[in-house]
Amino acid sequence: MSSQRLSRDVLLPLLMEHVLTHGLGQASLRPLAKAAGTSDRMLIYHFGSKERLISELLTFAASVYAAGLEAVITTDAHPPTRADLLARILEQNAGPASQPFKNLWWEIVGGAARDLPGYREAARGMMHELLGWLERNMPPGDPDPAGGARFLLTVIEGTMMLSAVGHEDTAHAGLLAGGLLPS
Amino acid sequence: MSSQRLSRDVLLPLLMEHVLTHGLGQASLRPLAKAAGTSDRMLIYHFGSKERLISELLTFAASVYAAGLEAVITTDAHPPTRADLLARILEQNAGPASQPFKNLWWEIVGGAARDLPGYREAARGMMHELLGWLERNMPPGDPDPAGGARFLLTVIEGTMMLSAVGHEDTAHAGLLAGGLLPS
DNA sequence: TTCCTCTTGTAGCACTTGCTACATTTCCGT
DNA sequence: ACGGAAATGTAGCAAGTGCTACAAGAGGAA
Repeated sequence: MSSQRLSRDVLLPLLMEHVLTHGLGQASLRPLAKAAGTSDRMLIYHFGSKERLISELLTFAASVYAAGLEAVITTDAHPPTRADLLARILEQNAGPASQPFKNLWWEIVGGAARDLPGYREAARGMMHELLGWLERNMPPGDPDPAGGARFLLTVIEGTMMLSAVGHEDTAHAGLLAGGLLPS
Repeated sequence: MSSQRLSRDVLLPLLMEHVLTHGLGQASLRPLAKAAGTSDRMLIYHFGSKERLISELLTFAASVYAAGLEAVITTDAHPPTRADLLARILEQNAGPASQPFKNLWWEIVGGAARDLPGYREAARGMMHELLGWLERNMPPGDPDPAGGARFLLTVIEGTMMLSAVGHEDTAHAGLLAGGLLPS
């Protein structure tokens, strides 16, 4: 049991790296195994089935995402206004470093929409985490941190989606028109 | 050429119906052919390759989407405020009728993010169409129809995404806190 | 040592994938 | 009716899919 858990903990990061670059939908056992330095035989042995592998991979991805947010919390100073906070988040998400994770994210959303096993839980978890982070990092003295965080989250995700399909300028213009970005 | 075009026009709706219910990622030639009443052999004959089939299917889906929006334009009366318009759109999108199309939409977004051939064009086109529809249907006398439409689009898509992962309540609370929904 | 469980390698099975070779039918212009 | 092109059926190929049967090494407990 303990060595099984150990093996999985070793495998999951390698598997996730492969999934981040090659996509979740196209991931099949043999390429995954190769990326993790094992065989398909071993993946089935450790995870039971591909479905459970994917499911565990998603919860692992969610935990990595949460950890990344926590890391940001401790290092950043709080932006003084909602607009500054929003601008900062969008700027960070637009960077190339977060591209692979965003690609994975859309596959997770798609899986959640179709209710594939494990997808909705992972997606819900990540959004819950991000919402919590937002709420904790709202500008000091914000009149409605809870509502404001939810509002920002909605706007952020809309911007992400529009950016994914090449409409970042549309989203930007919308946020400006809504008075949500610093001029 | 003309009979080829005819065949394609007959096939595409049947193919799209199959894709709407079964998903785009899992769509392989033989099930697609079965749904359209032909053989994989014929699909390759008419479309050249699976990649081109998917590409044509996406532009077809985009045109269907556009036509659907146009139909709504002529039948609806204009809501008096932005909040009413937003509420009406969200209500319509939350209905079960638009569920299959939304499922397909997330796959398109994922494909666009990964830059698969044809995906980004289709996604861009549909968003362009929706944006145009919004702009044309902004409340009469709105001070900034162009910017307002872009703002609404961003908020709408964010709400769609959060709803897809089971966070519709979060989005709703956010819109209320942002003063974007009628009380 | 012996035994037992955990872990791993080798082959392979039944099936699906996109696509093609080849032959045949269908249909339209002459 | 005839000839050529378009359209379709049959069969199959090479590769890849998830997964399993079987055997064998590894490592610790007795």
